[in-house]
Amino acid sequence: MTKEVRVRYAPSPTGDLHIGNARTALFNYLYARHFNGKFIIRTEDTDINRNVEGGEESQLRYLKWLGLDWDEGPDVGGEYGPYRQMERLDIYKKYIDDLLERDLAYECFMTAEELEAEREAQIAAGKAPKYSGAHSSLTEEEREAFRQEGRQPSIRIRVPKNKTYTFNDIVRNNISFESNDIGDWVIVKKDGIPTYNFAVVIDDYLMGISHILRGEEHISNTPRQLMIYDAFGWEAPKFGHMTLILNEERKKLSKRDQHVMQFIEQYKNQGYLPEALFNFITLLGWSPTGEEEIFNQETLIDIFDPERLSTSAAVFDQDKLKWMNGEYIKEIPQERLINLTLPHLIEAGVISSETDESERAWLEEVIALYQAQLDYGAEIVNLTDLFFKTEIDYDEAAQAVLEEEQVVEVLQVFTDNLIHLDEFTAEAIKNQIKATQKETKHRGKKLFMPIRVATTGQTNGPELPKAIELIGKDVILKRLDILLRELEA
RNA sequence: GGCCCGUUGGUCAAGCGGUUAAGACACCACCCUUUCACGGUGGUAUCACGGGUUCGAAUCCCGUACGGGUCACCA
Repeated sequence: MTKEVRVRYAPSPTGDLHIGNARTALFNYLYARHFNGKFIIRTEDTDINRNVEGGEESQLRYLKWLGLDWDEGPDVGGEYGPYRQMERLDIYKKYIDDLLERDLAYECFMTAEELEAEREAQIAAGKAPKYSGAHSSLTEEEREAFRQEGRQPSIRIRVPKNKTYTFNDIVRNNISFESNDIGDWVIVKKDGIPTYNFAVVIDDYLMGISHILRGEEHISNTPRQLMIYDAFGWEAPKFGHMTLILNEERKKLSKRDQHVMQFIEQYKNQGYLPEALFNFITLLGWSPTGEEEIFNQETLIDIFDPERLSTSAAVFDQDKLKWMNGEYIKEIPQERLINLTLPHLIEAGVISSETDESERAWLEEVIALYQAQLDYGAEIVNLTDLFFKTEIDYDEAAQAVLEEEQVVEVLQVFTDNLIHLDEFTAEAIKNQIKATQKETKHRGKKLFMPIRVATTGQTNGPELPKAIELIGKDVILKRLDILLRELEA
């Protein structure tokens, strides 16, 4: 029974691509590609109140940016279309009518208020809220009376009694639910649009979906969906429920959390690389066998093994993502580094969007100085701050260095050595540092730190002679002058 | 509250009856670099608790505690 592997990612166009959704998409993608199956995108837009303009387009754009591609979907079509649920309403209608005819589903005329009252009474009585079945056996006359009142029915499915629903989860093995714990639930809303739990089954079946990887929050939806498969005599696909991604408070990562960036777009805008994000997200709830952690997409597809999906929730560690992105940045060619960083300098207003050739060359050199330590593109703004102003501030560590006794002597000698320099190049500057060493007899930290701090304002930064060259003779001399005056005062 | 799922260092995690309980991030120290960064080496730190089963349990079973998910005419 080697059925074709067909998996899907089903975004609802209610907002931008979230980390959690991106992960779901990514694992389905890995699953499809690893097993040489098909990856399908289906838009689940049945909640017409929450859909947002451009939501689908945005979802797809960032999926693409992450490096995913799909075989079928709303934008590329396919033989199982349409791929938007709102375009499939007539398909669902057929199945709903069938259920109604077989009395497996029925119309419920209860209002939201009545339902709410029922629920509250149950909670007050210490019971779990569950639809009572009040309208489960209405006569045609009673139904007609409600219609006369102008009430719109929803349609509920009859949940079988005393039935245990068990499924073998890819991630967690056997999970089971008792049907008696579940009340007759709504498959078609008053507005005539099917609910998620119903439509998803029809679509997955019709689209030949073989495996469903989704978040753990869907575990309790599974028995409901199983009922639909049963009602039509269909074989259910294989489910796999992945762990949740948590915030620092160990709560499900919600879109409201302020302290963590939640959306793929935000990472893109901060100058993260898609392949780093792809790599990192893959390691969220899944782990490879060896000790290596940096993998390109091709390798991940190759080594992906659903057996290794983890069962416990993981806290989203932004620091580690930063580190991983830094690892990728170290490997990118100069041109890409520039493209990743330059826009941030422009946005910060430190450079203009039009630069002449020499300024451009200078910028590229400045940026290149930081490739080894840069974690993400936007970081370049703070890192290179000292290149874009004449006067600088000295941070706490810098102040401490300036209090050392040899500082004034070193800086004076160094200044004198620089003044007469015609060729202000890294090489020449290095020689003058050497000369300063000979003259003052200070070396190592005692020599370099005062110079570094005086010229850059920081105790750590890029390679010094080159940095001094790029800051430029005038600015350097000015900084030294101002500082020496202060120190002597 | 009912139902469901989970629990190895601060975080991600390997482990699937016998290990000195991998590795990574973060942190600290040292080395390299006449400074910095990169890199390298090392270090601190973990099996939630209680019972079983077993010669032997982080691994299997049962409780307890804790955490989370879900109980919508949202997906």
